[in-house]
Amino acid sequence: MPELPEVETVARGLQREIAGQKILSISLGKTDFIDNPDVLERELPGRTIVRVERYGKFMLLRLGPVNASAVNGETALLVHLGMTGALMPRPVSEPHAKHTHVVMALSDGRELRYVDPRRFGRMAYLDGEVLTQELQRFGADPLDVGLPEFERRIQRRKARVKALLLDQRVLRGVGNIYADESLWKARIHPAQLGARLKPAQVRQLYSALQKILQKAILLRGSSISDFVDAGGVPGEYQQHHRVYGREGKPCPRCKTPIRRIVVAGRSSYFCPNCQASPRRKSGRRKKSRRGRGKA
DNA sequence: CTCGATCCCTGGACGC
DNA sequence: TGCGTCCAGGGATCGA
Repeated sequence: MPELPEVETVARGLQREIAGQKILSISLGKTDFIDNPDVLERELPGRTIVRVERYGKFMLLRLGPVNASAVNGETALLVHLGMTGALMPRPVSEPHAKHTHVVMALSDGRELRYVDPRRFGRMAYLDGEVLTQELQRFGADPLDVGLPEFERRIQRRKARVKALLLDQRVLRGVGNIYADESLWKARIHPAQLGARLKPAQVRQLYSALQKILQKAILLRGSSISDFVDAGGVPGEYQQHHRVYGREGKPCPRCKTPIRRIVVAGRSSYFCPNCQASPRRKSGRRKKSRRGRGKA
């Protein structure tokens, strides 16, 4: 499940591997994850991939102009890997993997292939004002954002802090794994409301999030199911997960069994001891659960 | 503004 | 071995 560190890893690999390559041709399989497949077929052949960047969980393949005298603005191919997407250059001689939906022939003789079994990804060719507007939909990059802005985006919000971390309009790039790991490190319960966080907690969350993301990038991301980078190499950060996917296992800090609950519609792993449960409104405490067993 | 529900989609886990 | 069933999960969308 590619989040910021995994996408960063893939983007760096692609920058190294395919920057400067020209797209000679494109062929599409299933296209229901592509904004405008006909535009891709029309616009991409002949264009050069100038560089590859990460933007939140997107990769931006920045494209050169149609021709030397063209004055069209910035143009880019946006690629979101969704849950199971992979974008990597392969030799033509290698058979296409199952669920290969986009194949671009490159000028160095290889093919840039997009493979995505579940097709939760997204691909779009965007330019000019449309590109600008699309990018503006997203919040701050968690690695670049300063503490004051981070505080402003979290502190007086009524939503649960987990939902805020996952909301790409608040911060771009954080997903379920790194949200849970950061909340554990900062000792904050995922269901706590942003507005109820103490200033010190917001600072701890800010620091925890950046440290965890940076370390995860160094380790080339987390390989949970089958994530591999642009060269086919898995990441190693999954070996450093403290809570994610560890229901029932002891908290690395206090040995209390890790619990899993659903917050903001997502699995959330946390330590019920280290990450204090948000205080409920008075009048309805847990004692009213009498008789209602565990199933 | 925030929430939950629903859908998208396939492979993997599980039960028999 | 081969079914059927359940479920994960980022994001869009809709209704409350």
